Amino acid sequence: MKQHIFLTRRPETLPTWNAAFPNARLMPYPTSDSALAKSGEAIIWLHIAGDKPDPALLVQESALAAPGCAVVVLSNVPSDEEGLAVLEAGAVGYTNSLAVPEVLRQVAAVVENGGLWVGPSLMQRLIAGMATRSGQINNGQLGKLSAREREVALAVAGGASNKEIARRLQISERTVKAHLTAAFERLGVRDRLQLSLLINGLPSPAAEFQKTVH
Amino acid sequence: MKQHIFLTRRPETLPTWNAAFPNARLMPYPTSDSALAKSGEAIIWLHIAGDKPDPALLVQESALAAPGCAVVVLSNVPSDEEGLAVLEAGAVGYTNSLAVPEVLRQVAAVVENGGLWVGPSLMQRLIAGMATRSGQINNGQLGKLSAREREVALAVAGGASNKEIARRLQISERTVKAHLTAAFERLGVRDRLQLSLLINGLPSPAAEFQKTVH
DNA sequence: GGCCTACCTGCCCTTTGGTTCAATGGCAGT
DNA sequence: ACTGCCATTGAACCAAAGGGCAGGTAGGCC
Repeated sequence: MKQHIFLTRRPETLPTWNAAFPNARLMPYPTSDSALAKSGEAIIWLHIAGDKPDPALLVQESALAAPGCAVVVLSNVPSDEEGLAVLEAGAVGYTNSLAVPEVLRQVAAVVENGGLWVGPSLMQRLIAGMATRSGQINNGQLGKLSAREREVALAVAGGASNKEIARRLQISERTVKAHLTAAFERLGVRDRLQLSLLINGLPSPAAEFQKTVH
Repeated sequence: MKQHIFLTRRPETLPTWNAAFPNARLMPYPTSDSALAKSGEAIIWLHIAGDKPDPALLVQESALAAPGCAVVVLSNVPSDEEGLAVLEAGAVGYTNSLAVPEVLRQVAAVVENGGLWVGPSLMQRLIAGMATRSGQINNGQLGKLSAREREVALAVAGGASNKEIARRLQISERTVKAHLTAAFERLGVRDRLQLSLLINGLPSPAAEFQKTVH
């Protein structure tokens, strides 16, 4: 059972958090990085109220201050856009700050197992948006990769950086590079950009360019 | 605690299911609709082995036979495409049929709370695919760039390195970088990979649309 | 037991990519 | 003549990507 740290601007709010995790630590925000850094393995619950500071930035700062910790965002006014932003920034969970304790524990269990938690609403949108063009992904190529390599390769094909991938998969950046190097080798490409083109099934590399210079 | 009903063609398989839910009911598949109908509130675990019958259809049949019940799909050979298909068809969960009891209970808990469960791999793809598109629905795209910037951007979108572009356009590598920096700025992307995705029309449905009308 | 593969990571290095702070010259419009 | 945009480039710099070497775990197979 990991430790739970709630970062918030209003420490007095939301007794539901304590109901969910009696042994949770409540820290005012902003917090000194050092305080977070030595907290070890923990789940950071980042409470965002307004959009004054960019939520995505807050996530990245928190992740930076507490390396190895999963960051879950609690929003007062959840929206799909905000959820998308924080998840892209490396958060592994996004939910309503008023969620009942049961749901909070649920989220905690999921992220502890290396999962990602998003609400039903956002999830539906993700699925709907993806379904329309899922056929374009090149799977013959992906079959050549191991499970982990495939995960990394797909993230790269989506435009993610090594750091982001490491954060999402809870592995070191070095390991991401290792998987990528293996993927490049197996698929016969030289870098992440060509990997992206291959996976996304796009016209042969440099074809567009050739047209412009012929 | 809801009831758990496992639908499978091979009732003898997978003791892990019973380990996860000792009080589960195992029903051979296909099942008479009536038997399912009177089961009341339950979670239907639909075990699919091959792709002989369309998994998506099976989900819809099950959902029809047992109204109000959540349907979770267990696949012997999980793939992102299959997952996408069954989730679209109305399933609220998709995971490996060999998943350990802990994960199964995890899934059950999530769907009982009205959540949707997808595996990390598929989730990764959903996020990666969706994330980059948040921001630019306005695709003036290449039109926003100067002639030279467009040339360089297209070359990058095709997978070329700065050095290659410099050589083929007969300019210095430094100039290539200058054009690229300008292009990133104008298109609102952060690096060459995202530029590639944007230009190639992957990030946004709107981009696809623009391409088809012009 | 060895052997293989997948997976994970450290340290350290080179290469590439990207930016900052400049400068120069052409070319069009007012 | 002045202003603005564009193309071009250098030097220097920092960050990201990629890979070599070395090591660790864990599981499957013979």
